[in-house]
Amino acid sequence: MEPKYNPKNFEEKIYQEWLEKNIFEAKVDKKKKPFSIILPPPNANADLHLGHAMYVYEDIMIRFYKLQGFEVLWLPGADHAGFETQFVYEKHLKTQGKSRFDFKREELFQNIWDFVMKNRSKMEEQLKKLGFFLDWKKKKFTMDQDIVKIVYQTFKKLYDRGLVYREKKLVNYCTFCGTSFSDLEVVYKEKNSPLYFIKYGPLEVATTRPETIFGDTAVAVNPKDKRYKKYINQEIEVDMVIKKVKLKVIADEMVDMKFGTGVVKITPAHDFNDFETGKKHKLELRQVINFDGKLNELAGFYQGLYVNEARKKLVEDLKNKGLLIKVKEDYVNRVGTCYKCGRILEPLPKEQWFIKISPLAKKAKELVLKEEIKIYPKRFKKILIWWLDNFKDWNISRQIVWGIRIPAYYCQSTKKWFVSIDLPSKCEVCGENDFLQDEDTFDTWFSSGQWPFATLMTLSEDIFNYFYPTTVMETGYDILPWWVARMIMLGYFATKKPPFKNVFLHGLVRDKYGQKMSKSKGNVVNPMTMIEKYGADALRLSLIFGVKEGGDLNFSEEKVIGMRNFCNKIWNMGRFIYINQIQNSKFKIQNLKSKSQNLEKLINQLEKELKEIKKKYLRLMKEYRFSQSLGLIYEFSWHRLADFYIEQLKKEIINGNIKALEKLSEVYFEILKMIHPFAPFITEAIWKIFHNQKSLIS
RNA sequence: GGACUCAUAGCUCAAUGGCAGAGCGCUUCAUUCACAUUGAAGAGGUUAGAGGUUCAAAUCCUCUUGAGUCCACCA
Repeated sequence: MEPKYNPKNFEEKIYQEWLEKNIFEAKVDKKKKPFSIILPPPNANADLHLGHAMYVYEDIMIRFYKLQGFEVLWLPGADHAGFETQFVYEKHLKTQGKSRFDFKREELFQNIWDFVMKNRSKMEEQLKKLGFFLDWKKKKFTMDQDIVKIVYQTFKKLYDRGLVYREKKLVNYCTFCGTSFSDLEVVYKEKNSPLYFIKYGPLEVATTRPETIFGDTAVAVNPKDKRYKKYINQEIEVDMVIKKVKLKVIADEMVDMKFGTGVVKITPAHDFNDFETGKKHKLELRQVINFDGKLNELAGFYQGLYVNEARKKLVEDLKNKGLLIKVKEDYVNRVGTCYKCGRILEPLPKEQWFIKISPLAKKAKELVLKEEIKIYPKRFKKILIWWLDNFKDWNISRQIVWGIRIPAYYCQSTKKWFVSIDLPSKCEVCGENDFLQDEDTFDTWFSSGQWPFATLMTLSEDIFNYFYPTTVMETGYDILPWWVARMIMLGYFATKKPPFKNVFLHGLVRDKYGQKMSKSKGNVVNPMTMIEKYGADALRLSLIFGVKEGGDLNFSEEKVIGMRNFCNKIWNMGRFIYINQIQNSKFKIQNLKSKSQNLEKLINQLEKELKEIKKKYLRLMKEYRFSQSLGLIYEFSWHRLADFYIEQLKKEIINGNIKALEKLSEVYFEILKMIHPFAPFITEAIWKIFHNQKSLIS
């Protein structure tokens, strides 16, 4: 044994051996209890970041339960990450002076497929570098044919049960990215939006979006507002610059008398509130902004202008015509923006597929309330329940190429939609076969929301029955509504069982000063660099040590160094034993009869302490308090075993006291087993040196 | 506007009602020693503030102050 532990001499070799010996492969073994985790599938479009390294919690659980004698399965996979990936790929295209419009659908899809396959294997290599106990033979991809088939089946089943509907509604649409989103994906930002007070026939309205005036189909006041009572149900004539238009004044409680002038122009096609009001009062939906972000023919000579240009020009024209009364320049409101490109989203009317959430959410809520799914740390339970109560119907249509194409077919003669797993042979109504498949693809979360059962179902019935519901779902708390909640809803719908029994949520990795890591700040730490410098074990330990479960963690290289030092301490305790074993056998000094009372006492004390530590360790591990558990072993192995006991026993051992050495080794090996889930490489490396190259974990 | 989290050593953070701790940094000493990626000793705290519950509070409750996160249709 060298004086210092050098991870580079061991890590890769050990992982290769684990692979060769097939220790990761999970089998159905009825004699054992199953313990299963499905790895949150990383996006197959980029390198791993420190957030992914947090899945070390899963490795800790898997290895711990493996050592406890469970049959463990940790199933790896990759997510095609529809819009995310297409966005990354388009950026890549841009560097080559190209865009998505330069390719046909099939061509673009194939190019992204190749791009993803390259990145996916890189990402998988990085998971291996972290030492993860993943059953690679079972790895899945969200676009594997068998997975897609299950996704289709779920969609069909939802449709057949009336939980999927197609409707023209307002959706949040990014005119730059060319797709709609679900409500969850909208990022609201405070923006300065000048509030324009405009002469509106005999009335006056206040609006931040004057350019939508061409889509106005009514004007609303509060029924209790005395100022405007006489106008209610009357028609007024409004000068819209391009022409004069007659509009009805409606009364609606939604109007806040105190805001602006107390008069609201109603644009059902371009505002979510107005859409609802329009539905209530049966108003016409008059779309004046197209999906390319430009105004259309209904805007007269403003046609062809982008929204911002049109607003500027219209305000100018209103001013010239004396229709602009005043402008509140410093007005601030919240505007929905695209979470990827940051541009302002347009609410636009579009026919899309929606999932009716409330029946699904109701069941999911029951499972959580009845603790059939337990949430750790428990404060997230409340948050999850809040979400389950507040979900809106889920728009799952995306106007992008990279994704699972929606299995819905449009009959050109009857103009009816059919949902079918395969291309229907003929239309049920007209008997013809003249179909067009929906161009849209599913929201990525629709497929990843089915991940726990879909992956296991494709393996075999035995495996599914044995490992499902999975034991734990471990992921970052930031995707609780996006992923965890939807997995519960879809998982229960499809299998009538919860997809997992426990949810364990970890926090976000920030930089040393608590700042969010981002490329623009230049504070991003690459986990692979840390592994290269200090070893995977040191990195893993630094993500767990001294961190509160579910709390955000400030990552610092200093901490990794501290953990590297801890690894070295473990190594050198082993080295001490190793050197003395050789010395003893060489000189055959067998001082078995040491009757030193002091020694007996010391050994008894050590045994007692170890027993207590083991008990605490087991309790903490089972309660998902991994950080506490690690802290316990750290404290014991360094400051008790190394600093105290080894120092006390040192003289005896060097003088050849076999009993003292044996006792020390015994305790040391127990410690190695306890640390193994946290630091698998070094513990395995040492174990093999002492146990004739046998593995600790297999 | 609603919800949640947080405030503890110089810095970053643990401590799940029972002697206030760790990592890094700082001071002094130690190197034929398993390890200087080390060891020993030490400095450093009114646990944000006020009140309450308790034999016992950093921890539970109430309020105040400050920081952060998520959510919400005010045109």
